[in-house]
Amino acid sequence: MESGAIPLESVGPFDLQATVESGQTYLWDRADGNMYETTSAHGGDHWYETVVPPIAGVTDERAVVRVRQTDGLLEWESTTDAVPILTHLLRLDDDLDAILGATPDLPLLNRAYEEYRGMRLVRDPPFPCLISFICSAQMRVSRIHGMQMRMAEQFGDPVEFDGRTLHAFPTAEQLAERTEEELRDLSLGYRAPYVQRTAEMVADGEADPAAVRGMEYEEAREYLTRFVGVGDKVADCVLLFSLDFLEAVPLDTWIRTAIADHYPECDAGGYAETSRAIRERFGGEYAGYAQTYVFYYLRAGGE
DNA sequence: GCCCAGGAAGGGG
DNA sequence: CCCCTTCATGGG
Repeated sequence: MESGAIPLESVGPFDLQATVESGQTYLWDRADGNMYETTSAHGGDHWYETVVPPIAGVTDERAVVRVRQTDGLLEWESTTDAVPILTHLLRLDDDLDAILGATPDLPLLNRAYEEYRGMRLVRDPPFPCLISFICSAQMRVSRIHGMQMRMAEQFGDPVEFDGRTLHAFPTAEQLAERTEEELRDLSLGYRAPYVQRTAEMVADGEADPAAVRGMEYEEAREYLTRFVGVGDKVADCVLLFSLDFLEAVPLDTWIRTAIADHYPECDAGGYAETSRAIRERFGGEYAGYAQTYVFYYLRAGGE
């Protein structure tokens, strides 16, 4: 086992708990088993862990990463050097101060950014992210997380680390081999056939979420809707939380409420038109950052 | 019991 | 193209 610590003065503002428990990613687990339950200010001091698939240019091998935030440090334990992996997954390479500087001066955005200062977007691996958000339809955050954990435990490879057995998220091939019935047994409900058929599409090489790299934003969103269970909203989540389209603004129930209450002129009827309007209102290039702060802020009870 | 949760598919107009 | 209904499941 390797271990180390990343000094946060080299990273800028960072809040691990807000980043991992804000409903962007469902692939991390809290070692104390209390995911989404107890919250504390700035960082949280809890250990989080995940099994990372090989990522080109980041890690050649599958890795286990465990991380916690203490004052001024991001402490980690891993099967390998976790610095490039954490930098990739938690977007430590984003210049958050510059992003805030490019964000329009709107009261709602100011309150949300103030409340969760340091929260980053995540950069999830594409296939697990795609499956996670197919599962997110009409479902609470904690239950989406439970579904991903059960799929990993039941269908993913076991990985030994520090005397315990963790589980990698299943590959497309592993999920495609499962039946709709087996997925329903994990309480996926009507999402079970969506997950199964999308996994088949990826496993068969019929389509690949990573194929959108280099596409123009709306073209990329349109591409992702070919997957079963993926409409405009889920496509935007995958673009934002996995594929580096920071301008993507997923129009979920919370952001639609925010539009109705704060920016009614942005409600242009259809998804594409409303998306363009709120994207422009939130500053364009980093509009997805603003959306994610607003989502977490409103869901936690802010106004 | 009722209502809701980071929606999407399938049908009809 | 837009509008409507249906689709599981668990927690409040």
